[in-house]
Amino acid sequence: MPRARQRTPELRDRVLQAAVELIAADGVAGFTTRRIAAESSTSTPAVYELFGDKAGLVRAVFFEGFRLLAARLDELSPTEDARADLVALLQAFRCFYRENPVIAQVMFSRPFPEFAPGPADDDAARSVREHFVGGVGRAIDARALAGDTTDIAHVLFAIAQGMAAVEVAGWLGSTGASIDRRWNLAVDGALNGLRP
Amino acid sequence: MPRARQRTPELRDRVLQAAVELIAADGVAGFTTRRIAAESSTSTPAVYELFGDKAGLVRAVFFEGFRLLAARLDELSPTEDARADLVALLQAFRCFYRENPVIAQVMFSRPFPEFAPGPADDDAARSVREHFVGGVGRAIDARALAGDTTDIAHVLFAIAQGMAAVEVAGWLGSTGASIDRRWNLAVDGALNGLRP
DNA sequence: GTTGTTTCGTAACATCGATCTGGTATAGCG
DNA sequence: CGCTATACCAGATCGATGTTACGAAACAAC
Repeated sequence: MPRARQRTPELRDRVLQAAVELIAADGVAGFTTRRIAAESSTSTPAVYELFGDKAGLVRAVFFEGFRLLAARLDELSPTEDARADLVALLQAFRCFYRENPVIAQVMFSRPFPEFAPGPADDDAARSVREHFVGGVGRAIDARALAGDTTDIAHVLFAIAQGMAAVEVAGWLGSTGASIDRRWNLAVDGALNGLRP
Repeated sequence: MPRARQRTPELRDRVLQAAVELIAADGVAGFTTRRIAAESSTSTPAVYELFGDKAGLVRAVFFEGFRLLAARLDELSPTEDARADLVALLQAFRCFYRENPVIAQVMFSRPFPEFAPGPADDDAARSVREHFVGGVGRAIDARALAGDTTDIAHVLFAIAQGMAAVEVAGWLGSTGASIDRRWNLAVDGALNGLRP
């Protein structure tokens, strides 16, 4: 009886893709529901029906960011050198942060006052967390690290996030060489300090 | 000839204090020029004349935050134990972040799309940077650390910022004991890993 | 008291998030 | 084939916010 639906999950995907591209290109400032609706060739009410409110749209970008990061980390495969695997994991994290600075900001900072991830959104980071816990666990098994797996994973993640945030903010140094040197220093220092 | 000025530096201070208190109490969401003007018993044009635009107001909070943090770090006085002094520095940084989470967010994240600190604002953090460089320099002199002073200072600051941000976000653990344990692990691990 | 200059606050404008409503397209039925 | 009923969508709309223009007000000089 009625006409065919347009506000389908397919439209949701298209809007989400447009939102991701728009925020990656124009930053947080130009991220308005109107522009996203126009970019998706739909209307604002459609965006609101699909995502609830703007916070829901930001939350969707937040989840999509973790999906992208997890896909990136999934490309890594463990080798015999558990410590080198951890270094590669942190490098991949850094690369993601540099290539998607605005999305990383949505994931780890809170650039929109209307959306702050709560405990209900913790599952978004599960895959990323598992990568860290898995890598640390293998390093402990290989006697490259010593201590509680979860504790060390939390610390390494926090260090990576802090280094990446400071780098993207432009506070880690002015030349690429100094920035790389400080990244290596942080990674080597942390891994050495957590050795048995 | 004209009537007495009201939009003086004193009013600027009062507005800034109201802005700091308002953002600390109500968070980023309720931070509007109208509310701040009302809270300061003045008008919105006064706020705009004193601060230019909302970004200028946020920038003023940004600078005030670094002033508060520097005052906090100034209370620390070096002892003979350079390594313990560094631990105390990181502890003080963490305390400031926990006691002023929203202001710290303004300083280190970018919760307002309209204001992102640029190279011209780097001086705001100068005093804080000097505390880190000074503490690291003394630790190197005392043979508690080895390496380039500036590099290590940058790394320790990034680690502290990352740990504090993750803690305030609620991602460092659910119990106070686990959070403290991971902070100690990060600090001890980093300092041990950067030893001679 | 009048004039002139400077200052101040009200009120308006543009934009954004969010919603209401009139118009529309489609399927079923006479 | 035409009509109707119904679910749906896009433009108009509302409150709020950042920002600014403009008229009112205050004070000194004459």
